[in-house]
Amino acid sequence: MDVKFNNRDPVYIQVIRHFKEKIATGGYEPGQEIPSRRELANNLKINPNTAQRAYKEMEEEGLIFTEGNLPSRITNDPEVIRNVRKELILEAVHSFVASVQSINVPLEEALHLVKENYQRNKNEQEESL
Amino acid sequence: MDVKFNNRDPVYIQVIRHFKEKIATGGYEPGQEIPSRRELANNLKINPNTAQRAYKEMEEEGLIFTEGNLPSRITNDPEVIRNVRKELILEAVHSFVASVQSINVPLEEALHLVKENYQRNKNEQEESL
DNA sequence: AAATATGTATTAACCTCTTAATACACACCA
DNA sequence: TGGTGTGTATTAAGAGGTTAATACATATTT
Repeated sequence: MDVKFNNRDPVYIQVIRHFKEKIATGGYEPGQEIPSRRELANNLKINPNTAQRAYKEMEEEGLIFTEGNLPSRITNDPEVIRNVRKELILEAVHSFVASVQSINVPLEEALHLVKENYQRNKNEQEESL
Repeated sequence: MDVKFNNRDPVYIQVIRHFKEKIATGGYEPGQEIPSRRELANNLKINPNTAQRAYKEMEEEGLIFTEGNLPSRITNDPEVIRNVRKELILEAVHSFVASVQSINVPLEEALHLVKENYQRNKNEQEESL
């Protein structure tokens, strides 16, 4: 459990993002137990209320569920899990396309830059293992 | 002069972004006069100080310059103008690649989605003319 | 000289997010 | 039975950033 926080976005938003990424990549199984609010707050050195805020939103989105006073769990609904990945990808694509089109970058140039950058990052990741 | 504001980012940041896009696409010539702080504020229905904040940052970045108490002008330095486009593109590419890699989207899928989305947007833009 | 428009500066109000301090109900376990 | 660990809720305070209101100096124009 380790999250790199930036100073731009609210902490609870970044926590949600972290869980979504983990769910989308299969880092969490359906129904799997996640850390309690207090435990998460301890791990990430954040306030328990901030953890609660993140969990509450995730519950409202159907990403996690809570039974009684037990630690929350990842949803069992495979449809929801598939959608998490879809939404993250679509959001990234839309944002990127909107950006490059707003400055009239031709499609070919955009594709080329993505390809180049993707592979460079990939290499750097592999080298640091 | 028309800017679509979102509620996420500070207004002055979105104003700067608007000018950068306009500079990057050649919508402003080097040395061209831009609206005064108060005029911009009127056009965009924002506070004059917010306009001032945006202009001040752009001046610190070398994008615009001000002589006496005349309306500011776009920089005459072609190098700065080229860099605006470069930075906007790189920022978009980095952000996009980081996002798709964080959820293990294969390069080919990412490229395909960008291509698809780019062309759909393009068509919609052309239809609405 | 007066009016208007410019950039600039200072101060205050406002808003969101974060943190904090408690409190409550419930369940489990030693 | 008492202690501990859950989730949940309420209230308040703090901090940072954004926006707003106002004032000032200067230049241009009428």
